[in-house]
Amino acid sequence: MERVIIHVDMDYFYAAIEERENPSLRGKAVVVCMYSGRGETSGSVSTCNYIARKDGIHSGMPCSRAKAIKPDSIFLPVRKEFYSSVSDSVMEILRGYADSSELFEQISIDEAFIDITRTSLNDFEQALIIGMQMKAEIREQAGLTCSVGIGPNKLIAKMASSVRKPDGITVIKPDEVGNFLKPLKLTKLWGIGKVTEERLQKMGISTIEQLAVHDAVDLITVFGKSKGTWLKKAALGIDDSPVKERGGSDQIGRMATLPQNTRDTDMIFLEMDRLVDDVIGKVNTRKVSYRSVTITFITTDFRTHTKSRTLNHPATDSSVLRQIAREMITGFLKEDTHNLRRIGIRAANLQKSEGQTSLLEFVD
DNA sequence: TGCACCCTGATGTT
DNA sequence: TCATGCATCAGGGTGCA
Repeated sequence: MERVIIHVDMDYFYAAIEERENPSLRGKAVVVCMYSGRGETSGSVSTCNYIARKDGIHSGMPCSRAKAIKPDSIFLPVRKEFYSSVSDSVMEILRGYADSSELFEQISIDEAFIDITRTSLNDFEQALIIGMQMKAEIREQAGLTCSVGIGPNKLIAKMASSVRKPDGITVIKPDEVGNFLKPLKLTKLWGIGKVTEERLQKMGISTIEQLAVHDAVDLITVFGKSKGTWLKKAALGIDDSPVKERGGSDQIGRMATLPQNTRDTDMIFLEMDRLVDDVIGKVNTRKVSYRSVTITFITTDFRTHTKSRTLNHPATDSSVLRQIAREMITGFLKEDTHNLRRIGIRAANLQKSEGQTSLLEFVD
């Protein structure tokens, strides 16, 4: 049976929350920044409202550049925890529309898929009405707007929600999928970024339409079986992946920019200890244990290096994480002569923890 | 030889 | 010119039955 999937994307989420909290910001360019702590403007734009976007400011852009483009913008630091709490209440509203609790999938702080095949009676006109109800409820309860896409699968629903932004709604019925995809640029296909686009262009493919008719074997030869197959199917609008509740990610990580480029272990350890505490906080909140640890190093030449280690047994405490992190930092500094710019730590292979485990059990 | 697991860098997105 | 923070994936390596 054909499915009916809704994708909801909150409009310029962080900046919209700031506007909601402080209505005097309305009508002004609002830019929410992740500051690195180096100097006043070092950092990148997390998100910004549409007034700022009109002038070319976008997420990922250096804050200093955003400031140069539009100096009278309101620059605010991210308040991630607060936005998360707002996200929880919005997701609760959306979850209520799913056919069942398993048919709801939150994919990020401000996006979710909802399978409404049954509630909509498999009818896209009915789905449109449900989508409008969702938007109205979010506006009333949370004071925020969102953009909605409706399609026969997650891929199409996700892409449909980008058609009319902000505060829009777009329905792509199964028989409209081909015409919907045809004129779009490759990077509009969810999952294709700059790198994949360039590789496809080298093969003479520059539109989704060309990708859809390209020989699948050729794509597999270049991209490998998994990605090659995916590219072909995605270009045809085919996506069988189910909407399903995510049991939390399989890893918990934190990264930070060091106050200055350095090889000084005292400074690096100090920053790493903060990251370790953050990660362990999340590990404990989720009541999970970790079995592998990865440390990320970004050197001054902007290259990324990782070192990882898998434990014999799952762990839950910070001392294990801290000790491993220090060992790996020391090891990396012996291998690489560059200064470090940023560091990160990630606990992975998460599993439901069964009580605390002491450090002694991990001494190999 | 086949499989499972591990390590690492690439990728996408924000 | 300046360049955050995060999760996920795939390829290659390694050890074992």
